[in-house]
Amino acid sequence: MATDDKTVDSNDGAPSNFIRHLIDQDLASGKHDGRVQTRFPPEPNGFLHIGHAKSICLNFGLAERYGAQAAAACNLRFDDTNPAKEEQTFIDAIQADIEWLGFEWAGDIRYTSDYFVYLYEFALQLIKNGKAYVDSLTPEEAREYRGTLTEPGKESPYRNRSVEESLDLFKRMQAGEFADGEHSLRARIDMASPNINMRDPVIYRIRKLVHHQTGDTWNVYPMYDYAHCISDALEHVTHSLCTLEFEDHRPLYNWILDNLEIESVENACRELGNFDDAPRYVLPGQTEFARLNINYTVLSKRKLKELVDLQHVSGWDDPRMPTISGLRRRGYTPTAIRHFCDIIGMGRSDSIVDVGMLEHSIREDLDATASRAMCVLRPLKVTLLNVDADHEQMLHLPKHPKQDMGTRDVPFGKTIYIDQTDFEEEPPKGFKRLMPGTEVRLRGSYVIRCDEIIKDSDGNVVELKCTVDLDTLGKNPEGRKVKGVIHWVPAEAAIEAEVRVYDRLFNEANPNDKTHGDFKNCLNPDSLQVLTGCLVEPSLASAKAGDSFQFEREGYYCVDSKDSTPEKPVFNRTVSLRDSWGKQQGGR
RNA sequence: UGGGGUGUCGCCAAGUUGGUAAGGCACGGGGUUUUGAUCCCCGCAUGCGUAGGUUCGAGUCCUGCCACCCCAGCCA
Repeated sequence: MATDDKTVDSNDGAPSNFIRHLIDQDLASGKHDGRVQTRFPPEPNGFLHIGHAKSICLNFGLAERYGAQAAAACNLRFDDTNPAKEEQTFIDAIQADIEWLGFEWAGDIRYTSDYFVYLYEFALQLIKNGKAYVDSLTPEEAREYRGTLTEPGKESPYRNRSVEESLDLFKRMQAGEFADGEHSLRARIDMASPNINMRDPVIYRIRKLVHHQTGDTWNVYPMYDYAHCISDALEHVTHSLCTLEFEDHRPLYNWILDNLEIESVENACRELGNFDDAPRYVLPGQTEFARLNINYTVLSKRKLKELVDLQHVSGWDDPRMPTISGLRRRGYTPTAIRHFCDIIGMGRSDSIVDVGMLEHSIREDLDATASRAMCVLRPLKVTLLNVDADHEQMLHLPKHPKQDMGTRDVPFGKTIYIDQTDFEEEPPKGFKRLMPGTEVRLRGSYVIRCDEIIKDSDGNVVELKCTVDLDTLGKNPEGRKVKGVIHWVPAEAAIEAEVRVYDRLFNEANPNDKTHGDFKNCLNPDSLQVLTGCLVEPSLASAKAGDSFQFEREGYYCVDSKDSTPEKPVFNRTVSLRDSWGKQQGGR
C-alpha cells in the first residue's frame, strides 16, 4: 500500500476529491467528534439512474472508506414530502437497486415522513418565535410579490399578521379547513434578498392527498428546503452532500437550522435514537458536487419518464435506459458501475463524461469474468467436404483464455455455420477471414479452406464447401501461416436464439442542447436491432437469466431477464468488443 | 454594478503551506496472441480561460477582463 501516494487511493483507484479533503479536515479538527454520517435521500418519484449511482457511490462509499478510522455510516432516506408525485413502487425499485449495487444503509430505512410530527412542531415553534407566518396570497400573487432576479420582492400584506393568528391558521390548515393553495406557511427572512430562495420561502403548503406512508394523517406537507435540513439534523448527519443546483439553497438550509431552538432539535434527535453515543450535538453542513452528465444520453428523471410514457422505450428497465435497472438488464454489473463512478472523479465543474468510460468499465469487468462462447449472428452454412456425414467429435474449449474456469463442450461435425460477415468473395485489403481458395482457423477447431461457393438464383452466397486440414487441431499447420480465426457453431447441436443488438439511444452527443429542439429529435432510430435465427453453441442451453457471456469476436451478451425462455432464448448485447478492424473499415 | 458557481490535454480529473503539470478514457505506433479481443511497451499540455501584477520562482497569491452553468415551483 502506497501510503505516500497523495492522488490515488490504492483501495479503489478513485482519485482524491474535495469532499474527502473536507472530511479529512473535519476529522482532524474534531468538528464532528470523529463521526462521518452521510445519507442518500432519493425522492420516490421515478427510477434511479446512473447519475444517482454517482451520489450513491459517494455517500455510501464515504461511509465504507471512513468506516475503519471513524464511526461512519450512510442512511437511506426517502424524501417523500410531495405525495402528488410519489409511489410505493418507486420505493421498492430504489431499494432493490441500491442493494444490487452492493451497498448497505445504516439501520432501518428512513422516510422524511417519519419526521412529519417533529417538522410540524418545529413549524409551530418558528411561528411562536416570529420566524414564520401564514401567508394568504394566492400562488400567483406570491409569484408577483417575489420580484425578479434583478428586482427585490415586496412583503406580503399578511407578513405581519400576529403570532396567534398564524398559529391558529396553521393549525386549521392541518385540520383540513382550507383548500389547496388558500394559505401557506412562510419563513420570515428577507423579501429584498438578492438570493430568491431567501425571499420568505414557503415551508409548508396544503395538499389534501393520501400519502403512501402516512395515509390521510396530514393536510399540510413540508417543502424540501424546510424538511431536508431538519431531517439531516434529526439523523445527526455530518456531511449533507447534494448537487450544484442546491448551492443557492445552502443559506436557507443553514437559516432554518440556526433559527430553531437547538435544544429542541437535539432532544428530537436523541428521542429518535440518533444521538446516543456522540459526545455532543453538532449541526450538519451541506456540500455540493457536480451532477453527472454523459454524452449520447439523457439523465433527467423528467426526460426518462417521458421516454417511458411515450413508449420510446419498453419501460424504466429497457436495456437502453441509463437507469440502474436498465443497465442491469443490459448486462452491466455492480462492479462496473462502481468502478465507473470511481474513475470519473468528483468535482464542482459542469462536465460531460464520455460514454466510452462507461463502456470501458463494463468491458474491463466482463473480460475478466465472463465465460466465452460462440454465437453466429447471421448464419452461413458451411459443408466440410472431407468430413463424414456421421462424424461425431466433441471439442472441449476453455471457458476463459486466461483464467481457469473449466471447459465447455462443442461438437464438431460435417456441417457448421459461420457468420456471413466472415466470408468475402471480393475482400477488402487487409481482410483476414475466409475468402475463395484461402484458409482460416475455426476457433478452437481446425483450419479449413474454401473450395466452392454456392449461390442462389439472386446471386447471394448461401453455402460454402470447404476442406478441413485434419492435422491442425491444437497446432499450427506446417509450412504456412493462417492468420484469420473465425467463430462457428455446429449445425446439428446449435440452439436458435434471438439477439437484441443495442446501440446508443441518442445520435447526438448532447441531446439536451437546445439547438436540437426537443431532445426526442435526437433519438437514434436504430438503437435496437432484433436479430432472429441466430445460432449459439449448445453449452448455452443451461444459461440462466442475467448470465453474461463473451460471444467471441462479437461482444458481451447476457440472457434477457424478462423475455428469455429455454425454448426461445433471448440475448441482449451489453457492449461490443473493441473493434480496430471495424473502426478501420469506417464503423462506429 | 441581482445573487451563486465553474474554467488544467479531444473527454473526465489530480494538483493541500507558491518550487518548476499525476492518472484514467480516447487516440496514434510497436510486440504477444487459435478472439482484428485481452495483455505488454512507447507516444500524447514549455502548457493550466485571458491580460497584467507580486516573486529568485505561480496552475497555485493579487487585479482587471472573457466564457459557460444555476436560481424568479405552494417540485426535489
